[in-house]
Parts: sequence; C-alpha cells; structure tokens
Amino acid sequence: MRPKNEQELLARAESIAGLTLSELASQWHIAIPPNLKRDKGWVGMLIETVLGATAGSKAEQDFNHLGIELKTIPINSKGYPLETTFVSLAPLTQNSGIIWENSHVRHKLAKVLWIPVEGMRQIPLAERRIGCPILWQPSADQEQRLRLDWEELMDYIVLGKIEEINAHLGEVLQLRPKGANSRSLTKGIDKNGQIINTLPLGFYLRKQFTSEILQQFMQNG
DNA sequence: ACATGATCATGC
DNA sequence: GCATGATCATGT
Repeated sequence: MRPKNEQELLARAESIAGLTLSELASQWHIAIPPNLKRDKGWVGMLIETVLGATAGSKAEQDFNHLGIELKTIPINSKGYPLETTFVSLAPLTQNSGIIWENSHVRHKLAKVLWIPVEGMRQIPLAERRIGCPILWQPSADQEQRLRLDWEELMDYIVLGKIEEINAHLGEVLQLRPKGANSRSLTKGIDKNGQIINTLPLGFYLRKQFTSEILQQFMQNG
C-alpha cells in the first residue's frame, strides 16, 4: 500500500483529515489503547500504517523513495503544538567529519509531511481528530536557524562539553535525553578526551518552531 | 502553566 | 543499546 508518488501520499493524508482516531483505527482493525501512557508512539504508528510507510523500518525517511519524513504532531484547540518533536539521536562519538550538510537532522527535516492530531488529554484518545496534512520544506531562513543551533550543540559534543549540555541550549533545536530511562547509558567523550558513560541525547524541535510551521500553512486566519 | 528531564513500547 | 514511534509528569 505504499504510495507511488507525492501526490498519492498527500491525497491519502487528506482523505483521513477530519476522522477521529477510533474511526480510522476501526477501519484498519487496529486496537485502540485507553490512553497514550503506555503507547506513546501509537498515533504515529497508526498514521504510518494508514499512509503506507514501512513500519519499524530503519530507513532514514519514512518514504525513502519520495524523500519524505512523516511526523504526527499533537496540537491543542488553537492548533498549537503540545509537545516537542523528536528528530534523531545525537552522535556522541565517532562524529568527526559530520557537518550540517551530511547530518541526520538536515536529512530528516529536508521534507516532512506533518499530520496534526488533537492531543489534549481532556479529549479521550478515541475521539481525537486528525487534522489537515502539511507538506513542508524548510525555508532558507528556517534551515539557517536549524543549522546554527545544530552547529552550536554539536560543538558542545565534539569539544567534550557533553556534561554541560541541557535543554536550555538552542533557539529552535534542543538536545534532551532520549532513552528508556535515566539509567540508559551510551558512550561519550569528556573534557579530557576520555570515553565516559552518559545519557543518550536526541535532537528535538522546540514547539515555537513547529508552531511556526503549522501557522505558515494555516488557511483562513 | 509549561519546559525539561524522564519515561514507555517494540524489534533486532 | 540503538533506532523506530513519541508523550509523560515533575520541578520550577
């Protein structure tokens, strides 16, 4: 069921806009959990299935043949994002030679199909509605801001300042833990060049940035 | 009220 | 542990 071109993917995404999650899940005979506490990726997996992405794939993008990454994003009643958006894990070792142009962050964000979904916890998961899809590519200005943040954050990693990193750094992109829990460890490099155990970190888009993307494509005010 | 740091599920 | 998909929930 994988879409053969961009138009087909977009048409499929537009065809599910307005449906509730229970309507879509029942059409596909997919069980719906009571909430997302133990199924945080459920909405994303459902939309992947429906749109024909290869679930569980290790591919760089969800639709590699189209050069498109799929992201669901939870929004409030005003269309504002309720959560940050995970992009990719940060390379804490073996990162020499990685520059913005060949980074995973740039590749994944080169073209994104955003699917807004109502995310307010007061709305039962089954009753949350799917919004209109947004096919986005970063503007020159947006890519520049992403690049500057990425370069600043990568400098911390490469220069052995990994223990100084926190989520306050970065204007539109931030680094936060991305693991099973606070005991999850990976290898990193400290200020003396020694290998240390440290929390895995991921690049996340701040809500202010994704809000800008959603607003950019909003119709009728 | 909200962002940061922590956490959940799954496959290999 | 890493990569996929993310949201939870506590501290400030």
